[in-house]
Amino acid sequence: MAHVCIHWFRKGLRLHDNPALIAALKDCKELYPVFILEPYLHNTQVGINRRRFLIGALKDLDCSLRKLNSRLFVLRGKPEDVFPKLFKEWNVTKLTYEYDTEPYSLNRDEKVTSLARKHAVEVIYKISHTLYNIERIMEENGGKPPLTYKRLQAIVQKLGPPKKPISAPHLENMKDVKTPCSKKFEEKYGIPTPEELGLESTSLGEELFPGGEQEALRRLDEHVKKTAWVCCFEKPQTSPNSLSPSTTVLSPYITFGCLSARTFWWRITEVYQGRKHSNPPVSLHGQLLWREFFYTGSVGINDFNKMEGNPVCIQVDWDTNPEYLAAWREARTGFPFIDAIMTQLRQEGWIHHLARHAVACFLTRGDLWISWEEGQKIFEDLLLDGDWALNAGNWQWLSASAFFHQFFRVYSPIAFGKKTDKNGDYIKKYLPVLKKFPPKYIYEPWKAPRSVQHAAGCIVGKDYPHPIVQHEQVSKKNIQRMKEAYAKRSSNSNESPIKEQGVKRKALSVYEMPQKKIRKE
DNA sequence: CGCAGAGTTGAGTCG
DNA sequence: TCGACTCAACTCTGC
Repeated sequence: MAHVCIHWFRKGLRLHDNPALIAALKDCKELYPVFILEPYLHNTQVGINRRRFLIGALKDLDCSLRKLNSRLFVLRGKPEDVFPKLFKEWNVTKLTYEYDTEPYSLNRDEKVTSLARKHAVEVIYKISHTLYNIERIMEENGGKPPLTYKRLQAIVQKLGPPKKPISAPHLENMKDVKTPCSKKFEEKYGIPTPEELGLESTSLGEELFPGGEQEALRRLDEHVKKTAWVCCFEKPQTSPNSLSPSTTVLSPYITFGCLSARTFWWRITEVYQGRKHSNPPVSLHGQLLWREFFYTGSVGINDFNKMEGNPVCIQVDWDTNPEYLAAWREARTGFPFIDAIMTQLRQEGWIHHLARHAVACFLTRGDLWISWEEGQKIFEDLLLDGDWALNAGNWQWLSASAFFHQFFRVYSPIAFGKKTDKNGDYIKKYLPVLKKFPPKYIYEPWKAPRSVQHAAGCIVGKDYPHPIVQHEQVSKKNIQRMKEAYAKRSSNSNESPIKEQGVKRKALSVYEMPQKKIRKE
């Protein structure tokens, strides 16, 4: 029996390594490639750079589908409202999509699946967003997510390398498949315009990282060609403040699924073949395993994007301080390194991983003592590669709330950037108001004598803000506050309900708490 | 159970 | 310029 099939693109905006799309083409007479602009995911709350990236990715996808005599149908609305109409109108018999582990997506997909069942539509989903089936990683670890990278490494060692990516469909795959569409469809299901996504009136910077699978594969090729660079890659050795990115900037493409993580993995493997190379956690493979690490945490740990209710997260008495938060968000903390990073983030939608460390530490445990959840929201808005699991996981890491516990290691908003950019060229690029400051004062302009400030044409307190905190003092105080938060956790876990239930354990270790949650479900 | 060692990416000082 | 050491001190793992 030939099917009428919808392949639903959500993430996974690509044709290569798309097993759900291939499944759609099996015994298929009519294929409808669909993307739904969801009010929750694609409204104006999401940053302008992300929306522009999405348009690029959809255009590219449509273009590739047209080469296969198909096209992309973009619909508007809630999936649970949209699908029943489509099922009826198109006489759909099969729905395929890529599995997505985010709580919002799981909930949505469950609703859509039950609607499909009511319409006698067969549903097929495939895992291709992550290297592995995340559930398998947890199974291999006794049903709980690994809390250390080492453990994850041991697990994936047992699982073997990730699956090899599969090819994009060719014209031969499409020879019995039609995508019915009339002129009317063109108007109804077109790619969103910048105006539709509210970008027309906004001042957008240069598009440094255009969305789309073709651009992703081009970018991948470009980096994979540099054999020595790939083999020597060590993340901590790359610079957070180089004038052009010191890493691949493939992350936005992986987030949107323009690039398959498994394709990236195996292309790196090809380069490594027979050569000496770096290893996880610092290598390029290692970076993809970090992604897997946080994905596993996000699946196995309840309330992963929150402090309260999150069993692995240290409970901290963060301050509510809208002024500080706004200063951080709007790049006016008075610390040029921090403000330059936040400017790059807002303008370009991407900052280096270590730059994220610097600003995240500054917002939370280092200086401003503001909850990592606030930072998480702002990153989600501004980062092209804002990924639910990675954003939550990394914010917990940086704020020493989970996974990382050496809270006494604090980044200096002055010293850290100097290591890789003594002259402050990065600061000058993103904060032109400071461009005439001599290197001696570029990281701490408030220390420059009045004459130097005059010569630079920038008076601190007038043209550029005074630092909002005194880092030396406030960071010391904050280390003590972290110490108290950690001490409180140890005593709290001694009072855990497990003990009351008569289990002979003095404490429920953090490691065991997620397991308990999972079993309850 | 207790303890040693490790932990992608700290800063500052000294030689 | 770079490595070793100190600062003060966390959790998780593995033995």
